[in-house]
Amino acid sequence: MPLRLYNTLTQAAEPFEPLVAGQVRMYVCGVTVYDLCHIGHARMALAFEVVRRYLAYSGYRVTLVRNFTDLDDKIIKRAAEQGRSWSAVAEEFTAAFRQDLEALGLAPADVEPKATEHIPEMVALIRRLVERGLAYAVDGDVYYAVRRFPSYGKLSHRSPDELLAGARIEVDERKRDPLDFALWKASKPGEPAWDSPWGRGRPGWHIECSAMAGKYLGESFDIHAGGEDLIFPHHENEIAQSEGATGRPFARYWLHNGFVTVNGEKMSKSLGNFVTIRQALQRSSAEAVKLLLLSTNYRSPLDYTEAAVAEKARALAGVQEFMRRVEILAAETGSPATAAADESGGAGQAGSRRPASTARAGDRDGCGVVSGGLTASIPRAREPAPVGEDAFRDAMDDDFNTARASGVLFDLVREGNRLLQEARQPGGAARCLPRLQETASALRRLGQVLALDLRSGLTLVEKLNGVSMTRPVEAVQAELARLVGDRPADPAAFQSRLSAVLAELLAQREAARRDRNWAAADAIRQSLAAHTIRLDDSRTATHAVSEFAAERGLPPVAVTLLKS
RNA sequence: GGCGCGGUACCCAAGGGGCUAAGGGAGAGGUCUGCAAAACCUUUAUUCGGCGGUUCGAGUCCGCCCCGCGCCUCCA
Repeated sequence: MPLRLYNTLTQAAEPFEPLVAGQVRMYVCGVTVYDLCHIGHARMALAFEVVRRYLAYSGYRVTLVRNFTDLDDKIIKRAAEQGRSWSAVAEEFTAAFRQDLEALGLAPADVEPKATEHIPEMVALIRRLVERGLAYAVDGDVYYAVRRFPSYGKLSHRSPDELLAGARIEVDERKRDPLDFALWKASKPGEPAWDSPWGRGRPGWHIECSAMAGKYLGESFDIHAGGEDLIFPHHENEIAQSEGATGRPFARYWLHNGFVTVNGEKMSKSLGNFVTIRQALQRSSAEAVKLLLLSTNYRSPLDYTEAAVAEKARALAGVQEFMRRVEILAAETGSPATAAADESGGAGQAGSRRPASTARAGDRDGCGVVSGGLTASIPRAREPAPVGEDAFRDAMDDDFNTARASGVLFDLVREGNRLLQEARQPGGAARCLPRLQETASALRRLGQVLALDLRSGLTLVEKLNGVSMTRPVEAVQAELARLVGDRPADPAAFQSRLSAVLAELLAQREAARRDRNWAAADAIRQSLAAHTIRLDDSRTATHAVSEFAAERGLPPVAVTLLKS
């Protein structure tokens, strides 16, 4: 089944056909950098990152451009309030957005152009619109003559007359039509200003995306995306500008994500329900936040609550537990740790790959178009599809149905857990391990397509066959408390010391259990549980698995004691 | 007023004319276990906001109604 995606332009799901075979060019409207970004921005970034990743998985070479609006009334206003320069404000929140994306484990776009670095391109585009009779200058301002562009309204599916009917537009005598919008604005004193044929001024909001999309992706490209609030006027105006200037179709598919509400209400500062990405990540893991954002169709509204994220965290814990068990089983049976080695890395590493900038804009192909760099690190679809993967593709081919796709992942986990039970039978481990590792590998791979890091979180599985006990259990417990008391300066040293301590405790407990001294054994279990280290007895071994909360900054540790 | 979206179990949510209505969370019972945890099995919607209609057949299409929401103004 071919990929179908819902196109706002046609209001229908359409088969996806790129303009150039094998290559996808997409532009996402990014953020205006006047404040910290909230989970609505995170949803936007994630939704289209998943689009990018699924297209790459499907074999396309994808180029993603996502701009920063670093020139805007809100930035100027914020700067004035804080007594800072507007550029300082823009730089601060540009950096903050990049940090937030990295914390979420989302990769930078291939090109992340800034409005302020493309003023000449915007001026050239406005000049072209004036020459073609689609724009007119008045007192140092330039306006787009909406009525001169016949298909104005085709994206938002409203005619200019309809738009006018219910509109609350302030009357500006200098505009020929109330719907005309500014391409260039004469700057007031103290505002940023650039020279132009119409005097010193600054660009209107919409022109930057037309200019930058055209520069990096060409006059016509495949996908243009953004939040649903951008449909009108921003994207409508982009179409008028770009198609008016070039006479050629602008973007082919228009994708728009739905809003995030908080406790059922749209986020707003006045309501005090504005949740920044930082706040969300303080309370929950990035993977749980992302799983919640992916649990409904990207076009539908999504309610963000602490309880909902917590539910996703519990769901995710089951997946991670399965991954751990496969790794532990591999360690028990002495199999090579293929599970950890079969991929270069999870989604979580993508974010730290490298910063994007317009200066280092990647390769250019023959037609002056920047081509994608991330694409190479995303796993490709395999033919024929491994078990379970065809269902994943069916879901994703259906307008990126991430809710159904994540259901496929949970189905894989359940099947894997059944196999794990079978593996407990005598001789079962060796028989089941290859299939288990395949399942774990599929989960990691498909998780990456959804920008989810489904690795087990285990960095160390220690395997013991016997440990000498040289000190009393109280001394070992005291060292354990010391170790986990603080955020460690050296995580690797912490892990090796902690695993040694755990090994001692496991050995002491195993000795107690052999003596049927259940009280002593349970006391050790409880002392570990107090530090969120869980013990897990199986027929052949005992496992200690750390479950440190993310905010404590302790690296995960797992120790396996084999019964001899 | 105009344009558009949604109402599916206790909660979230997929499914958009015909195989037993995905999946997650929560609850209940069971298996396994010295204890425990996890996991697995069973179970929780003869029914998809209400009423009509089309059809051999309707959560699924049409009409009306009720409820909730978004956009039309800066907003992801």
